[in-house]
Amino acid sequence: MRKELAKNYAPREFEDRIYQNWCEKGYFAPDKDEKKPAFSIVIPPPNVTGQLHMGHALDETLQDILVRTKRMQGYSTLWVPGTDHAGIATQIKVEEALRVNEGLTRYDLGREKFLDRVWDWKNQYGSRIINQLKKLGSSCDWSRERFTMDEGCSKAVREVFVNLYNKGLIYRGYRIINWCPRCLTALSDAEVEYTEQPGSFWHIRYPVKDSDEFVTIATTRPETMLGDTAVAVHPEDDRYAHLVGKTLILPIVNREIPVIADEYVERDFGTGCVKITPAHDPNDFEVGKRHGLEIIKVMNDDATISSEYGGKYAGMDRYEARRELVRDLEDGGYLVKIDPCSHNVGTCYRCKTTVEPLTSDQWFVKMEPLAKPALEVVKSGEVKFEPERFSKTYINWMENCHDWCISRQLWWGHRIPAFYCDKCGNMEVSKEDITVCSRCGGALRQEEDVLDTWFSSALWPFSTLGWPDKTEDLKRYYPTSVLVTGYDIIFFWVARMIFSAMEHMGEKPFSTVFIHGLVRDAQGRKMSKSLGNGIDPLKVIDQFGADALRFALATGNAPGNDMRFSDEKIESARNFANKLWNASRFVLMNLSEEDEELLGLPSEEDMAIEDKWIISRFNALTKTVNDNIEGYEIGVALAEIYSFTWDTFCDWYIEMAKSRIFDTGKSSLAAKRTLVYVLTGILKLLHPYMPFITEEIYQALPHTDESIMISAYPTYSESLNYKTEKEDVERIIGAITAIRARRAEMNVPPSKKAKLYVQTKYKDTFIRAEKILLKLASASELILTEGYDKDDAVSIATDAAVMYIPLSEVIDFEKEIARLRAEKKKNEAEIERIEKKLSNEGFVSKAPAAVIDGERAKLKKYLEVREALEASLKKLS
RNA sequence: GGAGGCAUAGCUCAGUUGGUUAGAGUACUUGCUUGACAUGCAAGGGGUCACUGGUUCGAGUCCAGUUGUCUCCACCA
Repeated sequence: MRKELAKNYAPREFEDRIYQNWCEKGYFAPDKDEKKPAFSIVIPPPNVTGQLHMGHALDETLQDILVRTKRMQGYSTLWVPGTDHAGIATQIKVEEALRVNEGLTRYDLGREKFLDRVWDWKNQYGSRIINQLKKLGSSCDWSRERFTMDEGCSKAVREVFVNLYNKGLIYRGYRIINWCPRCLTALSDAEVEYTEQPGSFWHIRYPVKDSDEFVTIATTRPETMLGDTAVAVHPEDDRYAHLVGKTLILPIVNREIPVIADEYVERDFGTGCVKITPAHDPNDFEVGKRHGLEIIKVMNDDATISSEYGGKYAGMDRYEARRELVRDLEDGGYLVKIDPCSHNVGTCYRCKTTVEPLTSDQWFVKMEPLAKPALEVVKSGEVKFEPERFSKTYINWMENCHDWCISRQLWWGHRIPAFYCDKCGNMEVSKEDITVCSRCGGALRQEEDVLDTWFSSALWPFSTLGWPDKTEDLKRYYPTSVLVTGYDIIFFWVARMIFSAMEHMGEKPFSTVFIHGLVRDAQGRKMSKSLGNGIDPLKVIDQFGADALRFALATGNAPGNDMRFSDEKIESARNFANKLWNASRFVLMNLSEEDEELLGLPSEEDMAIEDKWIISRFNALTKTVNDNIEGYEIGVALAEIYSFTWDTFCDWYIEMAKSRIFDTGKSSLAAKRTLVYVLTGILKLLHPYMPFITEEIYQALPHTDESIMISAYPTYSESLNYKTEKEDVERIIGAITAIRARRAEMNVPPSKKAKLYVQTKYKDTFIRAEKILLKLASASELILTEGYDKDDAVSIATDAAVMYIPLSEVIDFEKEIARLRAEKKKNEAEIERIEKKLSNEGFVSKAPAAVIDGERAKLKKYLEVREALEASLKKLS
């Protein structure tokens, strides 16, 4: 007796077991066969201390779908997994734990001991996210798992840093940067998020020296006036022209500052006079550079006012200083007015603290020379964005980005390989750790700062394959095939990978960037910790199974668009899994033959028309699915499999097959073989989307491959296209549907069987489908007739037949005539529409032949139906 | 200020290069213990495809504009 499936679909019972088996069998490792084409993906490395969220779940699901499909299509498929050290995020977490558990700061421990703690943390939690990825069914090659701070990645980072430095593309400089006073580090432009916040516009008078005059400036950050070194007006502003070159007395501070003229000033905005604080505003910094202004930095790293320039405000927090200063200005009569306003405030993307622009010594990557080839490779289409529109986002950013600030004042990360000699002031950059100054022999100390996390992420597509060593993996799998990621990290990551690859590999990192949107909650809100509206994918897996989760994420949305995740969606996905499970159970419980008898297609002569029909339909499905996957239309491909499985296979084919499988003999066996063939085909097509349930069922069915995941993906075959039988069965389906509709309309229960008189030119087809008609159209008997002359019957017209069902007790002649008339009216409207179309000169001469033929065929059908309707009406009235 | 998305059934969304009578899930109505599945089966109602104009034999689909909405980038202090 054949192995039976459990009565209920219970994914928890088999998902882990199956995954473990795949791992043990080594299916996730790429096929070593050199003749197979390569397909490779590197995972967007999740943060090492993170937890799996819906965004990951979507990202991994899409990658796994591509990888599993390609593997089954015969590619040597490599999916490289790994995690990111996530500098700030991880350091914040460990510092927080340290504070809560021991009341200590990182400075209490010191750099070395603190880093030991972070590594402990990494070792403890690094496996958590990996195990969560496994729960999803991700078919990564775990033997190649990487970490952005492992030995190889560190080697790559140093190689890149030194190369760029030697080319002059990395430099150290005193510039204005974004500073997070909470994380105590510099940030890149990309790491600053702007939020609209209510604020005030303070109008302040600056007196002109040796004069009664004054200028009024307007500012949203009055505390920065401590660092003002000029006031600027527009060069052509007549109102202030006479003041240019004069000297102002900075209120409270009593420092003398010049009035300068600069085009940067907008005459119509504010008062037309701008205070210039080169140390605390990026634009002012530029103005200061142009005019050789002094840079006066008035804030410390924690955003308190410095003792050097702070005067009485020294040591105050920036907001406290603002309040005090405003009060003092008011007391001194300098404050003109306060206008409420709304302005954009930059915040730290990790901790949401308002960032402070300030000048500081930092390391930068010079972007312009790097951006050029990175733009070219996208513009030429060598790197393709999918959907295409995201290449615009990319190009726009790449064309306008400033130099990249890469140094971070953190401890967790790749320490910058620069070494300073305090004796002679020499600085050396080296791939190896060095201790002795090459110029004076003095002792060297290494730069304290570490690199931006994204600096190492940018190398991920080649560092994970072994670069800078010339490895076999690099040769075989680089450039990678596709990068799958969300549109939210195009700037952070995708752009930087592309220019890094162009610079260091001289080649693109991947051919396609497949972009997806965000997973939102049922109300369309972004899932976030603070809102508490996040849905935990692991809980969903526990309740509904990984397959249902994957299905819900892969279906019902277009590439690049955000999607909503709801109970409704996951339940619908689970229901589909349940449907497949039960259909499979039904097939299995009717297979008593040996495997060999059930495998493969039935011979042509044994096949019934419905067998040929479902085989043709399945064959067509394989084409649709393969085409859609090729075009990254994953949702469409899955929807096609869904409706074929449910509507075509379960609701029609299985029901049709029931009339034969309970018998014995050749016809019955052909039905069973067809069931096994098509069901197996469905499982294979579906496997990349729902890997667990398809494997579980595959193993229970007669099968040839050790695992479904290494079986061949179904492809289209012209020889399996049975056009005639396909049309025949569709005529029968049309007839059955029409009969059911008529019976339902008249409230005849399915249990009430009735004779079925059929007048048709497809006699043979109806005879061959007799059993099906009896079963699915509640017919007690099929009678082929040349005409039905009694008037006790409901008549039903389709393009293939006119059918009569004697139902004298339920028939209401008035109603029946009205219905027939209504139907005839609709029919005639259609005929008129098509005739008009076909008589249109333009249409007939310009439309493609196939479209015209289609219209003609349609017209023919309608004309046949009209004839039938007219006959029925004539008889009744 | 710049760029982009979205606007289709009550709700959530598909609709691939323009080509049958615009689809799905869900909700709703009616009937059904039909040889696996009520997480199911059958039948059904429900849409001026935001608006205006254009291109075309033909437009939900392409173009221009309008309105509403969301997002990203820039940052006029």
